[in-house]
Amino acid sequence: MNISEAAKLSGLPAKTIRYYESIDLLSPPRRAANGYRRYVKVDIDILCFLRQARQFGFNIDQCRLLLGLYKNPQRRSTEVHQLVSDKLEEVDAHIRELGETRDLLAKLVGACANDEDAECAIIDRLAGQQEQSQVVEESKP
Amino acid sequence: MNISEAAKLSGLPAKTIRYYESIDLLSPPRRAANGYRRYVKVDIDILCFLRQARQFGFNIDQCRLLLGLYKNPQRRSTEVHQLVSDKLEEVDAHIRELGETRDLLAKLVGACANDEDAECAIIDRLAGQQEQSQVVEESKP
DNA sequence: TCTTGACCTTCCTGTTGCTGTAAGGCTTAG
DNA sequence: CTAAGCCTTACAGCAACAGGAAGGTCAAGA
Repeated sequence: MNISEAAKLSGLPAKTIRYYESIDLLSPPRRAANGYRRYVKVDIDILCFLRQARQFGFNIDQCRLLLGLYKNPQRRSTEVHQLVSDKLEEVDAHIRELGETRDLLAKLVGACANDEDAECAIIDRLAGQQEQSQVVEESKP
Repeated sequence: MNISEAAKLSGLPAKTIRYYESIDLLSPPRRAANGYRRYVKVDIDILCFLRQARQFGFNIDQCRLLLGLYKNPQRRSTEVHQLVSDKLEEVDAHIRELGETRDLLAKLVGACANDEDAECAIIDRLAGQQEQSQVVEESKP
């Protein structure tokens, strides 16, 4: 099948498939006489695997590792487990961080009068808080 | 003061300050006779404002808007409120999405035997689930 | 047979928000 | 005089693609 069908079946855009090939995430497929890429079922499996891994938040290098394990019948499931639990922690950390940001934003929203007046607690809050302001005077050169 | 002091006081890297100037987020400061950028206290306030806004997750274009409001004494606090509550929703959506990903990852981690065996539920899960697999046979060209 | 439209190819650019590096000029202390 | 520590510009690169140009190919219909 041609790339557009591989794209349809895998759920990845054709552009992305070519991109993955260009960065050696995918091995180059055979080409038909006219130069078109030809994919077979096992290629589709790999493409699906990558789509899923990406959806789970793995970056390209992590996908490389996962794909290596996927293809390796000598793998140990503990290696896979390690990669995935690392990612889980990573995502958890990200969520906590975003949670803090959200709480701060909520405070800002709550503090703002939300009216026609120019006075605004949000602006004040963003404007304040210099790092450790010892104001430095400047002599003209 | 020179850029490195502005950087220290604002908490932004000098590189970033130059970058903000290059994309017209900051208006170009005066230059000393030797060509060096010279910053004064009001510039530092703006730099701090930007650092804070970025930390809150506003992107550059949103910072542009916020900075416009910051500088505009005719602003209405409701405009600021709108921007910030939009961002709050955005962050909330992002958190929800990550939460789903985390739950799925946790399921994977839980399902994996985590041992020396090659059999691995994670790999199986990532490999499965083709989009809507009607397997298409291919005739040789 | 010709043409039209849907494919396919490669190559280049742009995105976001910076960071790194190179090549060079200024300033100040020893 | 030199070495360091500033400063300047300009260009490259990161992630993970997406968009588009310019051109080749293929199948169907008039």
